[in-house]
Amino acid sequence: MENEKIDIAIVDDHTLFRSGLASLLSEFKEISVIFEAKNGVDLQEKIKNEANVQVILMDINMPIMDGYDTTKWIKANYPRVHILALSMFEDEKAIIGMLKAGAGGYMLKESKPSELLTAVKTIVEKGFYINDLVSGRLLISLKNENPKATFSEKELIFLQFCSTELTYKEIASEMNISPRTVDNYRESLFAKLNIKSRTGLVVYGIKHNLITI
Amino acid sequence: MENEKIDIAIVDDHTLFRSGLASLLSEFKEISVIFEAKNGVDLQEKIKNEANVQVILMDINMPIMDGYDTTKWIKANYPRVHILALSMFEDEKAIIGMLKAGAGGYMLKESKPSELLTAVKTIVEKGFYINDLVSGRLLISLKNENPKATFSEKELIFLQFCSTELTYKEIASEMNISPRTVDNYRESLFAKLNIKSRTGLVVYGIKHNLITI
DNA sequence: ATTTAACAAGGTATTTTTACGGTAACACGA
DNA sequence: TCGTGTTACCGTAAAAATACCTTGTTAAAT
Repeated sequence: MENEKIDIAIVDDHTLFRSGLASLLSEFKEISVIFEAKNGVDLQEKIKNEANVQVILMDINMPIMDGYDTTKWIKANYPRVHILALSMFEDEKAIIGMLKAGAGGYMLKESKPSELLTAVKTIVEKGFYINDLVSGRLLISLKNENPKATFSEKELIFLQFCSTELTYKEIASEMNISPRTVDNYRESLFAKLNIKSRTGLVVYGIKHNLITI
Repeated sequence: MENEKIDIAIVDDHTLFRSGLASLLSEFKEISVIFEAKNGVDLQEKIKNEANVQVILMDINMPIMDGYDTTKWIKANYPRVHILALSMFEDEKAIIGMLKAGAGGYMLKESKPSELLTAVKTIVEKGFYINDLVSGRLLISLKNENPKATFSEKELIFLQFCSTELTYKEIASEMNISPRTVDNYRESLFAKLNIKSRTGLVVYGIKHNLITI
């Protein structure tokens, strides 16, 4: 009954990786790579004609439309398509984020090809593929559930400004609010994160990908 | 005369990328992938038995031993082997760094397979492959050649402390010098980098890998 | 209907950071 | 020997950052 090949698609902005992976996977008799896309928007176009795709291997960091948004869109429009996230990093935020967005599994790009094959087959059979990476992080994330580390839109904008050389007064004028309000954002972040200086805020922001430098 | 295949090796820590690329390249009749390595140390081992390798496709960011050090080592021990850097990012520092280390070319992972083939063939023929990416950055780098951006040992240590929540007074006591001396380091860095705040210093340090967070 | 959270703002005081002035010892190469 | 760079230190004053107090509006949640 399991005679037919699994139809998969690859979404990744790096052509060499995408084509390489396609070439690699085509060596497995169980798998057929039916199309590739270089980002979410590209995928939205191509999936129209290939709606029978079963599994999409999805990169997370892509220009134009990233893995999170693309996964959400796929799950909203083609709910029966399985998504397997493929990432370079063992990043807790990324893992949780992709699973929340609707991915059925998360794998590192440093995995062995045979493990990828296993993952693809498992995700088709069961709808998900939970490896040690995912299960471990899920537990950690549940344990460390920190309700305090949630930031408002304004706080995140302010945090971004913190990494510049603007003084708080200048940030206030950039944000079109009073310096005192900026002070509130700062104090609120300090309290939430148990941080005591702008420097600490910046380092925290960079570490947790809240600030892009 | 050019009948023989070009023997190449791939060094990258991501197995899926490495194997995928090998699979892809093996489709080209002009190329033969003779071995793969997952980092510099791994390469040092494997090249012993494969000294006839002509081109090494080298990733930059790898654990254990990165692309820069590996390239330098190769050039010191196997000077006739050509190195083609393969990177995810169009990063000026990375481009210049790899070329300085001895690489003959620099390509993005989002390049097309055919361009990679051209690069490999060119690098074997001429010893280098200069695409728009590299040529443009080389000029920029020459223009921006900034002799002031050189730091003393103490300044670098101080810079590292800047990314903590310690005040300058506390940093001084950590470094066993007077607060006024710490002030000199700060002022000297500000002047050299045209920066006006501790925040700017920290962001600069992180951006240029002078600070590890 | 009341609480809660985000947003906005004012006042006051202290600490830290930053700017700018100067001096001196020491090593190193020209 | 002369300069140059590095390290090291002192003082003063202004600007910025931080701490702690307060009030109010709005919208969502309960």
